[in-house]
Amino acid sequence: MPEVPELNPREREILHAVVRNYITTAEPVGSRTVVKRYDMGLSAATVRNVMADLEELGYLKQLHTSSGRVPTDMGYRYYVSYLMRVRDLTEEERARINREFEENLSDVDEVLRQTSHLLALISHQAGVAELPRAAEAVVKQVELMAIGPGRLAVLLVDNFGRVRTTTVEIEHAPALEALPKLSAFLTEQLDGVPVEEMAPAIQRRLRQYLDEQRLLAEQALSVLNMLPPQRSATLFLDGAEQLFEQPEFQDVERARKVFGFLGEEEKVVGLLRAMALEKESRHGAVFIGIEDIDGSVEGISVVASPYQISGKQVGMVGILGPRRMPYSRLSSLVSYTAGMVGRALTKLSR
Amino acid sequence: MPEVPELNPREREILHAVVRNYITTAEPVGSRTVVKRYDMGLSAATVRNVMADLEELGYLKQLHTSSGRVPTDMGYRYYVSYLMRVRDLTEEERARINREFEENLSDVDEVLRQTSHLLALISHQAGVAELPRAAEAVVKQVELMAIGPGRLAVLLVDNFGRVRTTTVEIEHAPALEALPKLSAFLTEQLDGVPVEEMAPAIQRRLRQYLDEQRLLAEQALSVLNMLPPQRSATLFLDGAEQLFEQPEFQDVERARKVFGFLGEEEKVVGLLRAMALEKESRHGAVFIGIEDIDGSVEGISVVASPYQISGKQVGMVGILGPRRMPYSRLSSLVSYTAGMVGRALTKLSR
DNA sequence: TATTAGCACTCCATCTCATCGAGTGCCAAC
DNA sequence: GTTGGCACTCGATGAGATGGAGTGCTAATA
Repeated sequence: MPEVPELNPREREILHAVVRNYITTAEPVGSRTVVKRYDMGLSAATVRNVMADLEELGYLKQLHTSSGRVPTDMGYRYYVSYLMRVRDLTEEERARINREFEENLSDVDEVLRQTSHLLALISHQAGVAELPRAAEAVVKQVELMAIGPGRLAVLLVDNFGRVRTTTVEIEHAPALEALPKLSAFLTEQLDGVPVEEMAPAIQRRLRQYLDEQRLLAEQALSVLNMLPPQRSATLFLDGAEQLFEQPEFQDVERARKVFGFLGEEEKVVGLLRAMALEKESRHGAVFIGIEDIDGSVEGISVVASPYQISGKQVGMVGILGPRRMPYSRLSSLVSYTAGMVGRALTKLSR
Repeated sequence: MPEVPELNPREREILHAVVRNYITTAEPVGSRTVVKRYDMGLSAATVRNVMADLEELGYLKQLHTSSGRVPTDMGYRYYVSYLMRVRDLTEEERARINREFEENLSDVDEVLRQTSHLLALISHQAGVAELPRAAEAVVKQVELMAIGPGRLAVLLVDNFGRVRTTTVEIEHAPALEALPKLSAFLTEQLDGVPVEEMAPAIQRRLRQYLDEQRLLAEQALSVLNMLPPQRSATLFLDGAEQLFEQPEFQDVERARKVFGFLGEEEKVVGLLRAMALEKESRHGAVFIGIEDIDGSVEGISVVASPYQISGKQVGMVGILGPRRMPYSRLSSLVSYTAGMVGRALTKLSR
């Protein structure tokens, strides 16, 4: 049992009861409810006193004088850090997840799309899966192919085994026979270069070759110049509409804000990144985000876990929902899933 | 002016006024409002009589006795068919759309993604853009590339110039040198075959070659067998969260249904297809969907127009929103955009 | 000294009732 | 055929009244 700052056992027990009850019922919790449902050998009056203390300490609050108590953000944090007992996945749940990961593992994007879908499905919240961080991706292979008059397909494989395809229109298309050589040349030149800096960084390098291998380098340059800015997805999100089921999003104004936020990919990714940076977590590699990262995100929580490719953390998968989420179930769901994702993607990387 | 079933000029004028007013204000329209805002030389009492007639005929309805009138679905249909005057795009709007279509035209998916975004942005509703119908797509080119030990990238170009990339894991990977030959072989064998029937239909054909070109055919078969079922996107949707702004979606229950619907890609595509099948439209190629296709979609309308690639209709682009939409503006927006999409994609096709 | 029973109090949720006003339907007059 | 006038309807709004869940506090109890 971890060290327990500040609260004595009885306070902890009652806080635990309040949070659990609130998570399942979404109703403010009164002292009578606590003694009835979680019978500890105490009277309602005693519980009231303790609850008043917990309120004073900032773990609980009332919506108005003389309503029951609901957890504050601090209360939730204490709960997830010191009180919550992680509930293991059932054999059934585990089997179901395994099944999903058995099929169709050949494509990085597909694995993560399915992961977000799976998380949403099981949790009844919004599921997210971040793609391997572009900042960590380096080029491994470049292939050019003619796919029409003046059109080239550019296929880019990174160290995560992720394949991006773009097409470019190019005026002075290289000769058909030159493409394999050109591909090999680009692969050689770009191998190990971060994907994000590919175009700018490599231009300098290629210019050096203008003398030696004039034609190749010129053609390589012209292809790179035509490459549209990579606007590929950075995460998959699924099941957002399930949040409508939650009583906290019955208020249209709030629902709107949440959906606006979820629609902005960069913001969601930012949130996940911020969590990934946290030093440690009491629940292994599962991070539970309670505080508001951004003023506009008010009232949304995250349960997320990083996945590793070849031992390196490169992205997060997780669940987004209201504060009042069954963290004890979700944390094991997320951590197990993250493990499966890591294994699947490591197989695809090189 | 088109033939005008059933209604006399005065009725038409008043129906027109009611619909226009309701579209902008979202408030039930009373007789006084009509005479004040759209002064026709009539008294409120006369207008009342006409409105009562229009209600009897089914074009208007009251939310309760003695509220103002709102249009029925039949009223909206009459409005879009016979009353609405299409409002041309302003020079500014047109310029803005043109600008979007000038850049980055090299990728089919990208064109349509941007289209959905553009439509959402300008209309403040949800924008949709269907990808060229897979049923019409035939294979034009197949390319295989080794991208790792036992991994192949399969690149598929269709007659619309759309490029799909998948990766497969394959146990007995063909030799590196064999890939170009294998690609050429697959291209030759699959050229013109509908993309959707590719795998099953071609298997038979390839078996014939098992004798003559045993190795090639065997390898081609093994690659095809490993191809995961194509689950590529069929449409792009953008700006759905803007629907929250509309007063008709302040009701959470309704908002939920709409979002649920929009989340089901197949249903949205089905809706667009159903519209595309309609015989004719008074507004050129713009179809305005008023009736409920599906019980669950209640209260949602569509303004959509097909786009053509090389003269053939292969998909729709459009706008989804509440019944009460400014159809007169949106129809020209949609039709102009559809034209631009068609031109851009025709350039990419072959 | 910690716990408990009891009681007064607070505040929300719910209901009822009255009022107001926008809008209608209808009739009689033009 | 059109219009002014008038009675009527009905939702929206706000002001009590009521009930109940839950609290805080105090005095009694172990």
